[in-house]
Amino acid sequence: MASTITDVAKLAGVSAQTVSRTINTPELVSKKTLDKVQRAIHALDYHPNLTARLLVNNKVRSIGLFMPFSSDQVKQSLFFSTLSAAICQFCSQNNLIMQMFTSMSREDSSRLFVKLFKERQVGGLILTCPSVSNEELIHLLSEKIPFIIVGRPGILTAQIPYVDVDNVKAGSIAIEHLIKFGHRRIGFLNGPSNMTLSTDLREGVTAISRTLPELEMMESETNLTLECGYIEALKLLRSERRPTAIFTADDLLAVGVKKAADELNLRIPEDLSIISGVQNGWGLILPFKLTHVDTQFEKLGDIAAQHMARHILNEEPINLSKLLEVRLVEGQSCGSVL
Amino acid sequence: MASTITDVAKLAGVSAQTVSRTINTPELVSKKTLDKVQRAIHALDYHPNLTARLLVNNKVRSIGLFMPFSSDQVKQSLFFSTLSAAICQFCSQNNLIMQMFTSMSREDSSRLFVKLFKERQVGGLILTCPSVSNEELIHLLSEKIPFIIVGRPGILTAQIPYVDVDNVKAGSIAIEHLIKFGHRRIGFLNGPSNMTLSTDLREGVTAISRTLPELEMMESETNLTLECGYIEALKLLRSERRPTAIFTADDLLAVGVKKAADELNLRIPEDLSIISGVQNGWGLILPFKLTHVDTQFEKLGDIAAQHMARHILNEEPINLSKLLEVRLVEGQSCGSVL
DNA sequence: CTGAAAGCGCTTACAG
DNA sequence: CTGAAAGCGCTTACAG
Repeated sequence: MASTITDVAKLAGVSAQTVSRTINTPELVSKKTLDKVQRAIHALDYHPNLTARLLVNNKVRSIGLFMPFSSDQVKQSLFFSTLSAAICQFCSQNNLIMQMFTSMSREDSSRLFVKLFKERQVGGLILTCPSVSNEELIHLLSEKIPFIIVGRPGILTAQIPYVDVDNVKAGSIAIEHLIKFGHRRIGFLNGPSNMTLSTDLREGVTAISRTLPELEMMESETNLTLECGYIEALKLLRSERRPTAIFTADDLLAVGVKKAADELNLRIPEDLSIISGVQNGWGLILPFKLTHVDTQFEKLGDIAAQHMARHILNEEPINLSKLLEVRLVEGQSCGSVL
Repeated sequence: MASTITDVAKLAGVSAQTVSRTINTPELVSKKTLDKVQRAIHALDYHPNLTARLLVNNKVRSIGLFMPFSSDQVKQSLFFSTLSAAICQFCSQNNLIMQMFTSMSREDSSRLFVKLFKERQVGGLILTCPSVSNEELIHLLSEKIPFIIVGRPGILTAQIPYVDVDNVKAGSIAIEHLIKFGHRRIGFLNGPSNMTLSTDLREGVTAISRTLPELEMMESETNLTLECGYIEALKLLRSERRPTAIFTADDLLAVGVKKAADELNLRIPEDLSIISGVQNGWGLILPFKLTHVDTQFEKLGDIAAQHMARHILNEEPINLSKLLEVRLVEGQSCGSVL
């Protein structure tokens, strides 16, 4: 059996609360007693029971991260591992506990979240969009569960705490960049229609294309997998009105485009320019530097964790900047139209 | 304030332990009381405080996973995200809590592990090799901390619980496959020398090469990154005695080899055969199916989690099969020597 | 600076 | 089938 505070107290010849003070507020204990108690702690290899401390303090020190492992996209994406790594590092640095959850089925996971919070297993949750449905979000709001979403939710963006990359801006600057190179027929491999990522990118693209009537955008929906990017790119590149440039929602899709271009013997950037939205990590694999929008998405985890941490520790919340700035990073995958 | 068991008891007009029974052993409660209590639970939106339950039951339901996020290799590798996904899924399915940790500095993390266990924050730990040093392992053993390592540790393999892929076998069957195709000069991009992965692969390779004196193996050490694979492959392929095939420790290295081959205008498999050890996920990106050794490494997380779960739940441990079987998966990246 | 008392929210025997 | 009592390991006021 592990030794308890009482064991230490007996051995040191003091009361339990003196032992407690030695650990929590040593400045209130005399040097002599401190020494005695510490000796006893050492001798018994005493470690205070965290569960008991949490109970009496009525505190929770855990942040829950919900991961949608059921979808294939997650397995291929480095986005989620980057996110969890950032949250884990933040928690380890700030003496918080990071718990990871996933759902077995496609059922209502908001019930799980409510349970986790109300049973005091977690003090708050970090969720990802769009793995939580709008109904679930409303449920969480009505139950007053503390949470933050990584990725813009589909509804109530004013009332729901979230952080996201500025995808609208990302869409705009990507297309602007291509236009500058003279491209007027541009393919657009977007994400799935149920993601706000896709809506936002399209909004950014449209904002620019509206100003340039001769611009021809050819948008395809993908599920953000390599395979799908490859197939949709092939379709675009084989069409009669072959685009001279393709804008992809992320770099995994860009790799798919490259694969299709190779197959059709199209050189990059001479025959085809490629520009990517989020750089998730796969782009590194390409034999050229991929021109892309730096979204600093690796900061999302840190911001989300910090937000939840303030909540859990009862510190006053700081202004949550909902959108991260983006900027263009020029690589070698874009060129002028010949 | 959240309602407690006493609140429910009062409202239902019963004692607290009847409420407790309603939740934990409803078969011992009369239908009538059951109904009354459940109504009160519902009315008060009562959720039993997990911390209090754990304290009185003297139980821990958490498995800790230690991730070496400090190293670059982790960020590029899909191995760790696959591992954490598997463990997370197992825990969610078995009503266990998965906690993720990382270390800030390169200091002694075994102290952290001892603390986590003795303060009863976790019931056991899943570690990865080689992120835990031999000294730390010995420390953990001497402190009797329950743990399991994913990956073969460098020492005391008989006494330390671990699961790993059968890398010796993987090395052997990869080389055998190349020999069958007539290759006699083979490059070998191994992992870093401090990993048992590398030792094991080499052992498997050597076991075969010993039987065939004319075989010329050219081994290079890499840090398992794309960049390093590319550079080492370039060296090999530019050398006077250019190998006709390259065996890489994992598929990220294989992608590096492909990049180098492209640069030198070497066709695969006509001019160069490639075979990869572990298929981590990056291989998917190649324009051909990569011949590789299927190590089923995605099972490692599940096995490790199951092992720790049995320990935590005080079930008798089942025989831990330390090595997973491997088998060759033929792709399109290997061919006969011309 | 230190200790006796009370309590955090729950469950486990023990009676009845 | 149900309740009174005791206790899990700790900390927080309250005295002294």
